[in-house]
Amino acid sequence: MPLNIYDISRRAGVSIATVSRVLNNSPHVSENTRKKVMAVIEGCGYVPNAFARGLGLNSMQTIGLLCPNASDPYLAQALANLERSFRAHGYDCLLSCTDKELSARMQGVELLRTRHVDGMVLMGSSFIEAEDRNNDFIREAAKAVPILLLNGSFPCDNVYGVLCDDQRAACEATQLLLDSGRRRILYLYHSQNYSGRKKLAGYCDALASRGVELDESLMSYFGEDKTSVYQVRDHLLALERQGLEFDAVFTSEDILAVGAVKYAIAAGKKVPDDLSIIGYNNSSYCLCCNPELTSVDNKLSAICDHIVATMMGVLEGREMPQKTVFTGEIIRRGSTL
Amino acid sequence: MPLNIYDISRRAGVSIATVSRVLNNSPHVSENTRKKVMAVIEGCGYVPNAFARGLGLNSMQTIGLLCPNASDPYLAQALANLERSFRAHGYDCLLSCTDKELSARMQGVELLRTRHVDGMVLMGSSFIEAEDRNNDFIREAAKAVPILLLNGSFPCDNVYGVLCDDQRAACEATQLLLDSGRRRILYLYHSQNYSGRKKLAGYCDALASRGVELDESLMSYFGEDKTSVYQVRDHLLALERQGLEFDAVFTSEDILAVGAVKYAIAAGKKVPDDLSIIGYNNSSYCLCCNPELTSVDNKLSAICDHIVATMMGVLEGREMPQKTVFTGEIIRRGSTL
DNA sequence: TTGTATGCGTTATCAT
DNA sequence: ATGATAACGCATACAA
Repeated sequence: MPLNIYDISRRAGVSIATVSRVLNNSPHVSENTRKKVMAVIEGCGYVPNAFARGLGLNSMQTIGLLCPNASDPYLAQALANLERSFRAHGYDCLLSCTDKELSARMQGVELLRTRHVDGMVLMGSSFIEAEDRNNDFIREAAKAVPILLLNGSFPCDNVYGVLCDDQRAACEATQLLLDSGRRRILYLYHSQNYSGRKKLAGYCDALASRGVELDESLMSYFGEDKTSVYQVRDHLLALERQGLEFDAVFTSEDILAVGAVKYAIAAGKKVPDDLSIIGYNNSSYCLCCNPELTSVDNKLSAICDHIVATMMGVLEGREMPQKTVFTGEIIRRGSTL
Repeated sequence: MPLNIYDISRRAGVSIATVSRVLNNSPHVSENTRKKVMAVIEGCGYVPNAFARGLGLNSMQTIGLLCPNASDPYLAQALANLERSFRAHGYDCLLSCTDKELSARMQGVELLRTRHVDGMVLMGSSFIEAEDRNNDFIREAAKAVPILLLNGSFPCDNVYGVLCDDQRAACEATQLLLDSGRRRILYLYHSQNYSGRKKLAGYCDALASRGVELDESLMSYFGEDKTSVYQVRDHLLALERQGLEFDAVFTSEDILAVGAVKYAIAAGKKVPDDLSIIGYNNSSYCLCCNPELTSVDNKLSAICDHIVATMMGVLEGREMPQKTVFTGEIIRRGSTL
């Protein structure tokens, strides 16, 4: 039904090659015929067929976004940033909300590959696994298209990482707690992934830097799915009943910190007087609590901008840094002294 | 680099037509050759080229998702639900995070059309405007592909609305407040769109049903962008300073209700004793507040499921209902008596 | 500068 | 049941 390049060429009295040249603003076309062709094109609202174009160029200017858990406000924000920026560069985004399980992520990557996306963004540090053979599917995919890691790093050709120095930020956050006199700092995390391990290391660094002994019982792992604030609250209440003492909580995600606030309310503790709390991500959750959450801002929007810039650079054949690190910033609010 | 259908046909000793038939499991192929061809296909991991397929079929099995503000947890959740479900049906999702402005939405729809998506989902009620001529771009797009409205309704061929009865739900929420003795109920909203108007009507219905006089000064409009909890808090503080009295707040979005909680804290009022609060969407924000927010659950996941089912039905040529209405449910929590 | 002709990898329409 | 071949709509190498 819609017209094709032949229709335009006929109406403009030129060949389809000329129309194509005008469309791709080739320099090898006289100003006169360009005007003439453009007039016809705009006159009938002609738009080149994207499928045919894709077939010829083997590209539809599309970036695949792999997002485990788009309902997480942090990743949702990243999604919005990335999509907006890619679109501004003329690229569309194909979304794949994979589950966190390895098989689902592999499937997501594979599906995007069959769609011949020009590049992929793996969102969230959960993509890189500790078991190195589990990362083979990333190496494989990277042979075909550039892969950008949001909050991850991976030494592999055609894979580019853009991230925040979580270890340092986590260290500084923990030091903030230590320097305000806290000694029993609970570390709550729910993921054993790349950045999860970095944050844990930062926590340990801080303790070492202040000569505080590491207490394993203060490091509390939360399964991937147990992110409900209620579960965190109940978990902390259980720890309290078991006699575990703590005067601060540092979490790998804001939502876990929200749970800590819930716990404080349930346990009749004042925040921050009885319990200091620091979250991570500086998401919109921080403003919902009372008191509001001190949190680590890991520069999401800068990271997203840089991801898009890097992707564009790679696609244009320019040399790009394989790893870009931003520095986190602690946003102090009411949940700390 | 990857093999094509000719490679397969050669290796299997058949014609490309037969390979194509096997691929699209046509009944007109003997079990014997099917086995033979499948063996070759799986042996070398052949996958048909999506672009060529798209060109031939004029479809790449893609649904366009238009999402104003993906950073809103409610829409982000919808995004995740829709994508998962469409994918389960073999459709990929092209994302377009349009701005709220009309021109941006029009542009988003247009862009998706040039990509020849098989259908579009317009997320959020902000897509349907009161000015009817501003909806022409939807009518235009609907001529080409089916359009599903998430939380919207629009009497137009090939446009299908799936929504919650916001008017009724808002009425019931307001009645809940009235029946607990509140009389000065502030209604906070930040959008004049379809569902925004419905909620307002429900609010008015409730007042009428209980014989309470409508006070225009209690209906407080918030510009689209003024969704920060701080701004809501300050706005309410300002209203208080102006001498406006109110003992309850009902909002069109949870985030606005969070702002109301902030106000109560700032003003030294107890929730729900001095001030009852009800939000809308039953989003994750509800659990972050203290007390937790009573909110209207507008059945997002049911709506998403139904959107996908309807889209699939339309694409398969079945007759589908143009409008499907779910009933909201009030989830009572600590912010109301 | 412009036009001709071919390839891109499918699907679908004819024959056989 | 299977095979040859023509679309599908564009980009481009090559010719003019």
